[in-house]
Amino acid sequence: MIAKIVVDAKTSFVDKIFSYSVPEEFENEIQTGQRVEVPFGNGDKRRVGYVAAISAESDDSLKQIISIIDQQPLLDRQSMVEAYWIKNRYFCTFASALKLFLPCGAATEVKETVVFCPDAKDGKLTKLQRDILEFVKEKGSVSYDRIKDRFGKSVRSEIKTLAAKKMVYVSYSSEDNAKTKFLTVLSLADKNADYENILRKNASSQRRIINILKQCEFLSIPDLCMFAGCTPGAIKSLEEKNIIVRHQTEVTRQPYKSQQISENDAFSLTNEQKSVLNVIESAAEKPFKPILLRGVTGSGKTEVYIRAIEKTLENGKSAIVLVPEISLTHQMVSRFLARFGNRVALLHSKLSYGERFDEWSRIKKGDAKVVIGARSAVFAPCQDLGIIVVDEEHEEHYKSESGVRYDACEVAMYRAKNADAMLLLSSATPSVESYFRAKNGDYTLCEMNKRYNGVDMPQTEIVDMRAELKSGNKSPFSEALKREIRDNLERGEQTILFLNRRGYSTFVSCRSCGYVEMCENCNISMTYHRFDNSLLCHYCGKKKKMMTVCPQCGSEAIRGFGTGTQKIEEKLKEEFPEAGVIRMDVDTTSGKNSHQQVLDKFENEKIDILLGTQMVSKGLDFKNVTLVGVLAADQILNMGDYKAAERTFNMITQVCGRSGRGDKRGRAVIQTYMPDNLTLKLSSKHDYTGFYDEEIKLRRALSYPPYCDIINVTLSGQDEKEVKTAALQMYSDISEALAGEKPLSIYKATPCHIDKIKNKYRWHFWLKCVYNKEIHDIISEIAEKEKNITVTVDLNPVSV
DNA sequence: AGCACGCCGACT
DNA sequence: GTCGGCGTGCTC
Repeated sequence: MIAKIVVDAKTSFVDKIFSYSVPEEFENEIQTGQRVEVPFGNGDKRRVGYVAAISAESDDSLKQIISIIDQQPLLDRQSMVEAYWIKNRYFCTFASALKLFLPCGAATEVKETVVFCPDAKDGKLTKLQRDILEFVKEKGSVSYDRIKDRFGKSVRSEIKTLAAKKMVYVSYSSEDNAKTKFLTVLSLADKNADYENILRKNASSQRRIINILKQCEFLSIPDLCMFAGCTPGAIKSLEEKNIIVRHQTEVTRQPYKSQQISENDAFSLTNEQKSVLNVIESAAEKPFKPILLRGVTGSGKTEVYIRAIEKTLENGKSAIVLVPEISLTHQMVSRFLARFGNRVALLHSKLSYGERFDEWSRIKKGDAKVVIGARSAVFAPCQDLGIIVVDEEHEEHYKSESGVRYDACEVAMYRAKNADAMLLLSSATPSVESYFRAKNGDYTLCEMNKRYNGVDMPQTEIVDMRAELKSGNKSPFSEALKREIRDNLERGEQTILFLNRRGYSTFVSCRSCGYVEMCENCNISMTYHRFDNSLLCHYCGKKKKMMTVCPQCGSEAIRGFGTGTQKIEEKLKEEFPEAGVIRMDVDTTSGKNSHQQVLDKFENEKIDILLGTQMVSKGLDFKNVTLVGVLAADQILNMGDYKAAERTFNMITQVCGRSGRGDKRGRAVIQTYMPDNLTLKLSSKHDYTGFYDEEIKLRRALSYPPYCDIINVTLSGQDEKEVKTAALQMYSDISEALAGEKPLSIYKATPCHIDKIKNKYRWHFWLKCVYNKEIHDIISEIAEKEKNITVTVDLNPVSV
């Protein structure tokens, strides 16, 4: 018996299917989709492989499978087919595509441990072998990787010799990650105690830790280090002083269980909702065709999903609901839980391995039939898939920007088609690509233009900040916005202010010579952190003290530039000392539920103003919010890639959609330095189709998606010259190989915008073409030739 | 990528 | 005569 095996080796050089002979004792057990242990390469290193096919022939010259890891296959036939499609679309290896379908924590490599044998006889050994033996003896047992690190090179043959002489033996394990049910978190021993006098004057890290814990209550060690900008050492010394204590919290399986809301089942549907549901129902009978639902914010899309899924469940099928980011979608998740209870499985990044594995098994077994999750939930092991819903379809979060660079919408499409399930793409502002396809008849288009409560979209005003500056208003708030905020304060209505940045200020520059402090490793501007007057690189974590004079010209006029939420919060308090302000950004919402806590506080305590970054723009539904302010619309507008206009339009629409969700009509104020910008004007009128018509013209004229695909090729490596040469070479090789393609534009290789990350130099080039398998093969073949250099290819990246 | 093999100079 | 440095080529 022969098994065809996909071997999990990290490189594309070995991304082939290999044949292994199946030992007799496994012949009854072996199935496709199982993980197995196989010897691979010259050194017979043990690796995890995936059984792709089995045949009856035999061939004694083949190596044999060592063991079978799973009794029950983790991968089914469909997943394997889908993984193969992913491999061919997103420039990754078959094994890494397969791994997307495995439960988190499933072992994908074989751990090798070298164990010392005490009663071995002496034998003739080289010096290196004696050193290794001594090292192993000292530890008792050591992992192979540890020995390799210690001796700095491959020691496989040495270990083999030692093993042959019975001085050590090697044990292998492919156990899955332990299902950790516990997470270590830290908290203050006494929240109200005054620590000022206990701590030394110079213990600034410790002070920061205490301040953060006073706000957040519980944090894990890595989180705490990140927020306090300190090392675990500072935490340890606080622990020794018994100021902070460790807890083992059991991580709950259903993180949102306690927050069920009562849901009235007899919700009456609007006519629009009914007609959309009719379309969905009739689509189930017809051949596969995705449905694009464009529904203005507040038109009741969630209810449509719920009804459609109820139908799906009635037919014995399962459903996947993709949301951009689960922590931002709490209100929707609650409604699903209220309606479907424990038939819901939630997959999100804050679950531990164990929890995620539990959820994965519930789905696989069919106990959970409704899966809600972010991007990676598209790989959920649903049996008998009936529908995939992609909420906020235009969201860039659906595109993975690391690892396998897949687009969850595209995967959802392929999966749904494969399973003959329905695909419902939904958004208030569909991506230009999707709307184009809907207009072309590739998708069925449904629209919901009325808000559920019958209240109009907010009245929107664009304010020219240049004029404000001219008339002497230097504050970040225009007179118009101040007036509206004041009105709201008087009426006891709430306000959301939106700012597209976080932190105190983004970068440090010299007002006199323009010098900007950059990270030496990563070549991006360093971020100023106020609490310890330091500079931090957000890419590599490098930290240094804030300087007092400009290193270039010696001027003292060097300081933080840009306006972050913290700074705005201060100004806001100056301007409206009587108003309650709550801030929500990455810095204040780290814990599992802290995000929700901020929002609960805002809602329940009727805090006057919520100030925040992107995360305030999505999914929030507060009846008492009647004013939304966009402080600086330009920041997104000026991002400088072909999606900037679309992004701006979406963002403004979304933020404005937070206003007036109760029975009162909302208002929105958009501040900008470019008041004549067409995108801003159209977004203030909530004119999606107007925007689409303009945008699609540009896309066509400039050959951008949906008319073309964009492929970005990035090369990185230690040696700057080598990377440069390789990039230019690859650029010309690919230009030559694709010369016949039409349409084709290819742009010469340049250093990346961030040209150095973690001391690796980066170059890139990109091309526009209509992507197909042939182009994939040409590019990956050329990319495979590179040595010493990492090549990543990204199809339709989020930012160019 | 890892690893082994093989060729060459250095050292006991 | 062996040890170990790095270039080359293969992985069922």
